[in-house]
Amino acid sequence: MTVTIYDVAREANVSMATVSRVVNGNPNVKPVTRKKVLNTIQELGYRPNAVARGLASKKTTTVGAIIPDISSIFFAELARGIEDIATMYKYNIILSNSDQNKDKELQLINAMLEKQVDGILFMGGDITDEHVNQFQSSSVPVVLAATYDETNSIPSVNIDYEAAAYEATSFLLDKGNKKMGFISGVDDTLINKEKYNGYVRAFKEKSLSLNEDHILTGDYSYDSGIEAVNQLLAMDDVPTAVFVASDEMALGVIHGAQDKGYKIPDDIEVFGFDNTRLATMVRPTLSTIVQPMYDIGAVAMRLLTKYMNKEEVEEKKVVLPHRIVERTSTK
Amino acid sequence: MTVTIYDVAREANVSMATVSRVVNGNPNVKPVTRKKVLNTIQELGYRPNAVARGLASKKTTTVGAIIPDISSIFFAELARGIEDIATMYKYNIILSNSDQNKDKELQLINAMLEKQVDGILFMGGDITDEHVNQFQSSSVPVVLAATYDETNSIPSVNIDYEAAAYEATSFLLDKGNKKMGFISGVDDTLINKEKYNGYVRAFKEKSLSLNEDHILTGDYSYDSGIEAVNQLLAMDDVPTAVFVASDEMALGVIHGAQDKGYKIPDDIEVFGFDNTRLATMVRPTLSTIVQPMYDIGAVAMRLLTKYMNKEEVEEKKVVLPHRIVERTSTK
DNA sequence: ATGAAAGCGCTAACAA
DNA sequence: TTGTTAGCGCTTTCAT
Repeated sequence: MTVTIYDVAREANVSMATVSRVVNGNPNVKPVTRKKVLNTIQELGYRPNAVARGLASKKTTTVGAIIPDISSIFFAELARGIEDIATMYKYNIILSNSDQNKDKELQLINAMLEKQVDGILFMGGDITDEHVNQFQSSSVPVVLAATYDETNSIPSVNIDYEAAAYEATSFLLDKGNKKMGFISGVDDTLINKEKYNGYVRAFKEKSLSLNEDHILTGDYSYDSGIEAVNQLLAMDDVPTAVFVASDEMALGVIHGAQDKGYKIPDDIEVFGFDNTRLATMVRPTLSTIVQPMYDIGAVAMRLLTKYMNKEEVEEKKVVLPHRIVERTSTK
Repeated sequence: MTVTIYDVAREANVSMATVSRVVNGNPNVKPVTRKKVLNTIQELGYRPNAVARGLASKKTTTVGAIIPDISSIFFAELARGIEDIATMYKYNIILSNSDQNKDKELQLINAMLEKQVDGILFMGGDITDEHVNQFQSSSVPVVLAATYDETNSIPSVNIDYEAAAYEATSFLLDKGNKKMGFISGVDDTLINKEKYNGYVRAFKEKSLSLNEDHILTGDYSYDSGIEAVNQLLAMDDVPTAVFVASDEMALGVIHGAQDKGYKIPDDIEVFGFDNTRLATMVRPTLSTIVQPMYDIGAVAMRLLTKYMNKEEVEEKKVVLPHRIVERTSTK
């Protein structure tokens, strides 16, 4: 029923090896033969079976991507970068959501390995020894995107979160804000710790004292931003500036404050992180750290292709540049 | 090097058939044998090769998903619904972006067919004959999600766009708005035409005359919303209410109007479409049509599993309910 | 430039 | 309950 390479060979009076050659663009085929084969491929409507090819060649030209949540604006943008470069290099992506759940992550890695992916792109919280073990239980290359690996044993693409947080905090401090708040993300991830470190360093270097009470935790969501700012506003000494670990939470902070009658940035300056599309979809528009999500995904995928081709890789830990974009949520 | 089913069989002193049975949970295995096999699987670190299995069984337990743009909030949410149900039924998803480009779509369908996916989930603009042909060039089931198929030849999951637009328009009209605007999406897609039809019908049923000049077109983006509202505001008779074909554009409309000093909803009422998370991430919050994106994805995937299992399907064209949610962008 | 043939690792009859 | 065997559709030496 389905037409195979063998059918084509028979119809074209050549061997299946020859058909395979023309399908794969092998130059060792006489032009006339090639044409003949191409014709009967057309006639029969032959479509190569990638599964059979994968079994024979031990290459599937598909890579696995493990992502916390594709419906998050941040990761969706990252995924787009991955996908575009993957397409460029003729790879397909098997995409799965992990919700940053470690067991799920481990299980997904295994499932992708079973499917014989040629490589894995991993986005998540932290990389534990178990992750590393799981990765090494097969020899396919792995690249981390926007994900921290404390041991530095796995190639990765990130920005310098500590420096970014430091700069954002300094920016706010330099404007004369004495009382500052920080809405951090879920606090047990390394990336979040880096942001915290940067925040602290800015105070330290300016010999300013930092109020730990003004450091709150959210889950990166809009609602948690509203919640956090409400807590801040209920305090005796309301901060005049807030650095927020994600844009979406920052929107929550802005609206939460506005809903209580505070003026942004006059009463409170708000600074975000990521520069997702949300940053300009709010009034006042959000000053934030530009983290090139799309590029992180794209570079990570590109890096992975190099590993998959066994090319020489100059730097295994890529740190992409970040910068501050000043908009109207800060003075 | 890689351990195969054969290695396990040898080590466990059974045939590969038995190992296969154990791996696939076939009950016809003596518990003792099963245990023995399971043990040596553990010892050897055997991992089943899904590609080989796919070749032998002609099932890959992966489905292809063709989506216009994963970085769009709307589609990302849809994709999450698809993914969750796919996981539930042990399927993996090969995800690709089409940018609604027909050639790309056709090519992606082909690529997925080559990879022997067990089914295809398609999201896009319209379904042309070429699409249908391409789909039928293989016998794998296809389900459309949030995508219009004029011929109704392919199973699909949608809401009633015409009715939704009709209700939104009526809602605004019933409030006494005489001059209304409509910011539509790219106008050559069927879904968009449905929305237009609903808009028109609302006027007709109320015997109100509709001003075609107040119907503008955007590309669903925030910026195009700003642009469109600026055009509206430049007119002699500025409308007092605007129905916008997507939430993101609606945010643009709100901010564009606010930036020019208009009060929402006092001067202009704004009504969106989709009820993406954006709808509550703006001030005033957006009244909109609730389109259950996640559910559309989930239901579409569920439907696809039925077709893949050759189960009986009661309704091939699923129309999910929609509703209006009134927030503060309308009076 | 072309063909023959041996797998790739597994499933699924069919036997036993 | 277990084993034998013939493919699944292709790639890839190795000959010719």
